[in-house]
Amino acid sequence: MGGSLPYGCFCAVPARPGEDAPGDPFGGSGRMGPVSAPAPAGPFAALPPQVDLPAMEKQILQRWEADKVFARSLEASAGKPQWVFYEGPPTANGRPGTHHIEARAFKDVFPRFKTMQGWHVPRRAGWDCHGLPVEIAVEQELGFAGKPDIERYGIAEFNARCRESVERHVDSFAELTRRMGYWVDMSTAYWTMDPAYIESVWWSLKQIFDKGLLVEDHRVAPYCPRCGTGLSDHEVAQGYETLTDPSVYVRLPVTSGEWAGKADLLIWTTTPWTLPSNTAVAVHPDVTYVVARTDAGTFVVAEPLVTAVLGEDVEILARTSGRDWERVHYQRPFELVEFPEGDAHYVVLADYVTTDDGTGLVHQSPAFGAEDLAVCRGYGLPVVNPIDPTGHFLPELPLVGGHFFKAADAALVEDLQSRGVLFRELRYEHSYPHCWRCHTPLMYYAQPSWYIRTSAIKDRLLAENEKTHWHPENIQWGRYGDWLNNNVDWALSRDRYWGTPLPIWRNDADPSKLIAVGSLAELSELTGRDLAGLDPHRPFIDDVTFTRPGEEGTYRRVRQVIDAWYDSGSMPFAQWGAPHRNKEKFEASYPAQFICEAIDQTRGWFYTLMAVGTLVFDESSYENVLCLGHILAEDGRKMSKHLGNILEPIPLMDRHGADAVRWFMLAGGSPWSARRVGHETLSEVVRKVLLTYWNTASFFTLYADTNGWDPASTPAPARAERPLLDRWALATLAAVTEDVTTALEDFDTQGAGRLLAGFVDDLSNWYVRRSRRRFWDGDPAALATLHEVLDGLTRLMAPFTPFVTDEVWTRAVLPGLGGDAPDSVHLASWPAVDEDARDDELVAQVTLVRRLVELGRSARTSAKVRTRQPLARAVVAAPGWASLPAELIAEVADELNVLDMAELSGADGALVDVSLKVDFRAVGRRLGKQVQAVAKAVAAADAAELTAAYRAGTATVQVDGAPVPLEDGDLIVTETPREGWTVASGGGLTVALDLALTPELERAGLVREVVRLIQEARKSSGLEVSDRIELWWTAEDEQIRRALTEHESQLAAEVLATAVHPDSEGPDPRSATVPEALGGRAARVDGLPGLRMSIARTGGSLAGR
RNA sequence: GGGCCUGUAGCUCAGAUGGUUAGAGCGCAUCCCUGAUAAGGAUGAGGCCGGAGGUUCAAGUCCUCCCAGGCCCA
Repeated sequence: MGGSLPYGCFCAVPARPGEDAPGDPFGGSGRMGPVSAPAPAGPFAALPPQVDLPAMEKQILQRWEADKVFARSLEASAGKPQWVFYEGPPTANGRPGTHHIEARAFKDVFPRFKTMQGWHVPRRAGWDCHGLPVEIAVEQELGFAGKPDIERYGIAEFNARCRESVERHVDSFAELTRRMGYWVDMSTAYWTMDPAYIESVWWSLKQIFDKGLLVEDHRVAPYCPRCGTGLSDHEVAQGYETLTDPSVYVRLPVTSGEWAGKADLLIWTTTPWTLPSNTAVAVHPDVTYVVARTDAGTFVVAEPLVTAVLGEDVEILARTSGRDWERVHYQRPFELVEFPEGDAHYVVLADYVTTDDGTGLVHQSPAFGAEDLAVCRGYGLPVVNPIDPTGHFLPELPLVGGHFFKAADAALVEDLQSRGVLFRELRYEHSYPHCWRCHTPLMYYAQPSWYIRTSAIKDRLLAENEKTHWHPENIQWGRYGDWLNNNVDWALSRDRYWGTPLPIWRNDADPSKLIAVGSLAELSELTGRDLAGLDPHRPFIDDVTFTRPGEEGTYRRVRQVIDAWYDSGSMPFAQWGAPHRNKEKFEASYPAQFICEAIDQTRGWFYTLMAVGTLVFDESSYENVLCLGHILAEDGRKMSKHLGNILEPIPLMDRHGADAVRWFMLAGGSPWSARRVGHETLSEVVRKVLLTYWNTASFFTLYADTNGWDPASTPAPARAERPLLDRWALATLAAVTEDVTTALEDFDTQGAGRLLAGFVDDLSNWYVRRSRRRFWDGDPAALATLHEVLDGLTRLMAPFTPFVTDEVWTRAVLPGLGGDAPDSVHLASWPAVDEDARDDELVAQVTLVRRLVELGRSARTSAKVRTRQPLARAVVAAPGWASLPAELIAEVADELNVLDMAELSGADGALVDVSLKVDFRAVGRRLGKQVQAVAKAVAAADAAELTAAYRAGTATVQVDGAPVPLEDGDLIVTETPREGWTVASGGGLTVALDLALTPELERAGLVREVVRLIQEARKSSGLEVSDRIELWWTAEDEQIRRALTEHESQLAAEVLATAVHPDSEGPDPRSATVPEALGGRAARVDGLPGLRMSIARTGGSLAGR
């Protein structure tokens, strides 16, 4: 090669096709050099590098609908094994929020994944229609204050409004569902208000009734006075709010026995409104109580609480067990309420009394406490209730008549105070149950209710839970297991209107005679009328009565409707109308393989689904359950109107794209924990993942198009014959395919997302960047490799980001596949792991290469030598270097722009410092606690000597006077050159660069600088990548002149110059002299001192571009 | 009061089976690279990995207790 200089990658690149015989581009005549012929048209059209993702998504939505892609994906899998998914119906009340996208993204991604894997995954939407939330919304619309308003308005009309409200809200859910690309069949959606659905629910209730598990009972239960209905425990569970109540200590003078007139019982309560109905005071039989004298009086309190309640300054007058106080009478706190004839207001014994707080004496008001009721019943005490079902004190009461129960506290406390029976009042902050819908504080209130005896099947529920796969696992025996273990009977009935009517008819002559009805057909039989067309809702069903031959009395329906949670828990069979209809379909799809909701459903749908399934079929209805954390606003708080931090879902998707929002939900942070969603986070997803992926596809199509590449006519070399980088990309794809599949099988979208994002980054920023020149050249191996990788990657990403992947599929993948390939990625199969492509060694080697490149760049930075300046050589110390293929070593040299690479350990020992460190993992595993002594000995040893011995395999260190041999892998050797080099090392690797510059190297660097300037000018003046140019230059600096002259052919090749005109000013782009023939495009290029250049497009040389 | 979750850089979060220089992104500063990219890379500032004990040759990682926040329940 004579005196010519090597240039690293710069000149190592072969000339482009058509330019390997450049003729005489230096003639100064300006005549055009040869150019390549226009490429034949291939099947690919270039995708634009810029893309408006939300706009693209809308087009794709239209295409999916026009081409019926979802329906075809179901048809295509018909007859294959079923993977059953149950849609938990959203309550069709209120508009959907951004958090609804979360669960719906998960409900979409796994069915898509399983479908691609070859399962048949029917997906049927559902809407939860009944319940208090709907009633409340309608009440608000109508300006109602409570049940009397509804009764006046008419139940039929009211329920019609409820139905209309549900239909209205379903539309907005449907819109969200469509926009986010959640594939679920809404045309066959189940509605819990449909008569067929209700009949199924009835059927199941009849099964439960027949088993004796559906019973009426009078119990104290949480009750919302505003809504006028009892709440089930899982409803109460949703409504705790913190509030501050008065907490009062009240003195009740003893009126019988030894201490009559001499001491006061001291009680403590946070519900002063229950004091007017005080009926008794409970003490624990086995706790010691004392009579204690203080300045304020003489009191009876539990001994462990004396100091806490009365202070240090007390005199104990007596000490006795709680048992001894039984039936001692006292003066009740208020005389407001009439008590029936008979004994009351004395001390009773109860085991549930504790000495954790209060006084150890517990005020009893049986109408308002479940335990109070049980205890007082035991003594035959009356149940006195001065509060009406709307939560107000009866109007005729003095002092508090007509007051709302909680609002009466102040007046009652004041009255106690004025009479001197208030011992102490404190503000007490605690969480208190509120109505989860209207936020009214609940009362515990004695009322008749229908219950399902779930506590009777608790063991069965625990056993079913044992079989269930929970994600995350800790829910199973944590939050959910606790709930099951503390199971109480399901308070099923509601004294409301818009709900599934409880299908029980009672004989009005003998209330013990009950009939449960399982269908309209049964009801028709009982009444002798055809009721098949009856709307089973109230009030129509209430009018249906019947008599039975030989029985007195008429059967009338009990008035209650049921908890809407029971409706949704019945969906496995009720969605089919089973067993009255579609019995086989139901049986074929029970239980479900997969359900998913947010964590608030633990005691909601997750429970009711399992409970109904176990009650009716003795088997839970789901196998795998995903339990998601909540989505929070950017400020880390719940989104709420009140805080003004709401992100509306549709505008959010219209701004960033549904794919971005989906990706965030699936892979941004752990799905199990609460996550903050915001614009910043989403635009990062767009930039880092979606656009990088898109641009890789766009890059591919650009060169597939430019080169007219057609895999059918341009066979690529066999994979094993392709360049290492191609094989690396394919090997990485194979590994990623396997790992992503494993992650999704385990419902781990976060892990899968991390793998995919990492691969997208590797592909774009290593494979494509390193391979660009081969794409410019239309190398079939490179094009085929990238096409194959995009194919696999697009399939892997399709369940996550269904929009952009389908666009890439149809435009960058499909044109290169055979004729029978599906026209949507969502009809394609899940990729199999290409075992032949697997090459873990190569993957590890490329990882090493990239580490070395990083270190080399770091070394350049610290020496302030820019990358465009070629350097003579780099030396490397790295385990595994020796076995690195020359092709990969060339990669490092190219990236670092060095002409030569050598191994440091081969260098002269005098130039190198060595340091040694023990690999603790290796040595620790073998030698255990000796490892520290070995490390010390290694540090103390002469590093050079020990290294030599270590490399020879004979290294030994002395520990406690005994020799310990070191094995291969025990030490990490770090070598560092001493002088005249710039060095970077880390993780046992070292890269050193020779900084000595020769004039030749400097000139090579200058040329590269010039190339960059021209490329920038090409880009900024709007030239296409394949446009050819002419170049004019003048330079004052001798080095630059010489550099440009010396390297003219390389320069011309790099910038696609068909002609170079030294010492010539060229056309002035600002003047009118730029010939039309040059396409009107010309640009000045300024940069290096004293160098002036102009470029202009070579006229008429290329068709089209 | 009980159960569960969380606590790692200014912010958002990674950190299998314990292994000795704790990482990434965003933001900031200074550079570099760029024929696809809204990208990419390097360097710097920024960490008693919530705290205290313990187990271990070795703890961000395992155990116990405590603190703070969140959720769920009494």
